[in-house]
Amino acid sequence: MRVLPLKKLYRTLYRHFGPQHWWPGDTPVEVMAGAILTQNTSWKNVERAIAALKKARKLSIAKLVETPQGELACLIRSAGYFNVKARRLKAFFGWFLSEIGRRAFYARRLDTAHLRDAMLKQVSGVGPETADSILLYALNRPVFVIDAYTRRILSRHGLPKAEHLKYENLQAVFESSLPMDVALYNEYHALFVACGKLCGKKSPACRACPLDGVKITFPTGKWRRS
DNA sequence: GTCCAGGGTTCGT
DNA sequence: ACGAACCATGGA
Repeated sequence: MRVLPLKKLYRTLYRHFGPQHWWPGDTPVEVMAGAILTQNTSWKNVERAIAALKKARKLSIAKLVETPQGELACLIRSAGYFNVKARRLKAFFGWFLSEIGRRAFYARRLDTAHLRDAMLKQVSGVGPETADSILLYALNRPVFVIDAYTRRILSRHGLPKAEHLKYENLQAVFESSLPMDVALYNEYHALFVACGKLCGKKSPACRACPLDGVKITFPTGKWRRS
């Protein structure tokens, strides 16, 4: 049984899976839209929805804001929850337009914690994971993204409580153990997803994956509070 | 037919 | 503060 801290866990995953080249998307707008569309949905289904938006020339901030919800819903049908997600796309880009402007580039002026806070409080349909995915992968901010795969992998390799821990507390485990590095956070989360896809939900332990027989160690103390 | 996928909100307890 | 129902398509 190998025992690894988070830093070495990263190297193990990277050696096995190689660079993941996330986020799959050509522009910041595509990444932000993809972050909303992929909520509880396979990426394969999201790709079709994005292709449909591109073909209809709706994949821009202005178009996403002005196009009627029903029309967007029709285009993103393949991504599931299409009525909900059409509303969320309009809500998010409406907020983005008024808060930041027409270019994602202008977001550089704003503080990361402020952006995250504003998104969570003002945009219905953007929760912690979606907000952090947007911050990290579209706006290049050093925030560590936690998702269901991350929780599942941690819960099977040394942190059984991971499935129930509050999002921000689990996030603090990583951010307090690793250097604050956008490229590192980018790759690390993508590697968790690559690994999580292999393991599956039901299988009690990872076999045929690089974490078979691996126990992860975590920093003790501060992050455990509340 | 059942389960799952790169979540979030709302409404009971 | 926590759990369950809800949203909905497409692949395994």
